[in-house]
Amino acid sequence: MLSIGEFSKMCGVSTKTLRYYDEIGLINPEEINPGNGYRYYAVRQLKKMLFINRLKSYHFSLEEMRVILDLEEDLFEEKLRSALLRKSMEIQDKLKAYEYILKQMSNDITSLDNGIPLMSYLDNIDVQLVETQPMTILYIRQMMSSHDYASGYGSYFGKLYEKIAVNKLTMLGTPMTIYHSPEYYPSGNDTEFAIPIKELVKGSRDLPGGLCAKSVLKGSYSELTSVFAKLREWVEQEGYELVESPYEIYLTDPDQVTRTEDLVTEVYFPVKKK
Amino acid sequence: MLSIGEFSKMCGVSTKTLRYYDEIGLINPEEINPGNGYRYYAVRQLKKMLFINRLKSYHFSLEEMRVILDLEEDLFEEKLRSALLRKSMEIQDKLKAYEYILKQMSNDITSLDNGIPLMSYLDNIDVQLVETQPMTILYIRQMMSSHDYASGYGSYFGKLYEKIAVNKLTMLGTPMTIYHSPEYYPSGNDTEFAIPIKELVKGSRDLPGGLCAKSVLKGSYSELTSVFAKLREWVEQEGYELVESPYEIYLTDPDQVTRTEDLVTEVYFPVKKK
DNA sequence: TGTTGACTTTGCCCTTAGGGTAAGGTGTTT
DNA sequence: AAACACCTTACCCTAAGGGCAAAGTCAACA
Repeated sequence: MLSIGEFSKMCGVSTKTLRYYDEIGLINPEEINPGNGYRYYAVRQLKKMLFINRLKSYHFSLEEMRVILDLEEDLFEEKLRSALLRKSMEIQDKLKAYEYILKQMSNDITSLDNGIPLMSYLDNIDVQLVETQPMTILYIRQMMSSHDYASGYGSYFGKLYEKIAVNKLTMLGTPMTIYHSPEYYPSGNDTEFAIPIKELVKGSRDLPGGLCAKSVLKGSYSELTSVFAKLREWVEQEGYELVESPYEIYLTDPDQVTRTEDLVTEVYFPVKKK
Repeated sequence: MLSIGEFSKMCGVSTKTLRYYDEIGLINPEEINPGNGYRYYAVRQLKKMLFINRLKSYHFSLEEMRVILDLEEDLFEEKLRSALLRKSMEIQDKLKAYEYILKQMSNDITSLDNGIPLMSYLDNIDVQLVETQPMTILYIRQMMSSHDYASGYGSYFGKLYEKIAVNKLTMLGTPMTIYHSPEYYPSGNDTEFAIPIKELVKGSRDLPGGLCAKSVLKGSYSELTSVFAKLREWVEQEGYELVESPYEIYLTDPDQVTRTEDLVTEVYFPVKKK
């Protein structure tokens, strides 16, 4: 039997961590002296601890590890394999996100080198007042939590396209998103995915036209919040007020466009004079 | 003037977050009604808030942002540039780390597919009892926190090589590391970097020889902790005890080896029979 | 047997960047 | 004046432990 200090030295994990793992039930000492509470580990347990270290190096959370370690013998290999696959896909996503922000940062740095202040693009967003025509839209309305927007968009528009194809409907425009949440809630926002169509069918509704403040964004979606902010600022400063939910229209399909600079998105704020 | 809710809508940041940013002094409302404590933001502040959002998307911590935002006007561009560069290097490091663990995981998955249990390599680490010869080593002894091992190794061995070159000393072996900390402390471990030399000069000392338990690791350094664990297990089970600090000898230079499988490292535990 | 020093125990507070909820005060609208 | 939307502070929560303190325990040495 090994004291906690000896076991700690063996596996390169601090005693504090071992006590914590005991507390959350990730790995418990084989024996605890009932008199003084001293923890004693078996040499056998080394393998499990090293396995935990390996999973930790793969960025598994302690909770995920506990699930894996609690598995039945016969399912173990299979479940472990799928857990590894899932985690490696998570890592790949993070890797892509890192690559993306590296690109953005390098853009910013070259901008700075050319003497262009970082946020100067804000001053180049211009706002026009336009009159929009009413249209009929096929829609899906859903609470969306901000972190799964990317995956959500694809599947919801997919469903709409499917409906159009199955029911032989006539598309009259590109996909759009309508934001119904008045404020920004991290837990979820009331979001409507829509495609303009000709027919008025079940699952479609009228989108009224009218006066709108409009901006066009050319480039990455990451600047959309800035465009929204600019529009709200403009509405405020020009003495208008918002009368309907704002919406954006994706003139380009992100899957068809290779360079983010080629993306074109229109943002509309239905307004009236105060 | 905008109420906190209006400002929140404008910039897409929750009111909770705005209050928190006020509390830590990242961005304060332009005016606070002294009667009721209501926060009021100026439209002007939108730009700053969007700048904060951008830096947040680059994974700057709030503390780092505060430093950047507190900069003097004339240093701003320059410091911002260097902050962006530094952060992008951090991200690149993380990206490399992710690539590395993806490779490791894919190895593990193919192992599993071939019916090899994940931790089975542990059973293939074998331990021999050997007698080592005393030697003279040129050393640097330092407290190392575990996270900067990678960068530390290079610079410390670099200093040793420099000393050898400047003083025209004779190398008698490859670099080695001696671990003096009896336990594993996350805050720092007493580590000695050394290279065997012929001459006994200032900055060198004798390393006594004697009985050692020895293992050879072929492959990635990430399995070193497992080798250490195995050796401690062996020492325990065979009835020996550690009489000096364990050390490892890098037979290969990681900068010269392209495939991690080609790395060869010896680990020694000076022992005596209990 | 006594003492010292090394080891172990529990308990409490700290970290990031806010989220959730509650209780109570305020502003605007009907 | 009442209803309802909005604002305030305050308290507790997150993941994975680190740091520190007080107190109990063990093994070695005199």
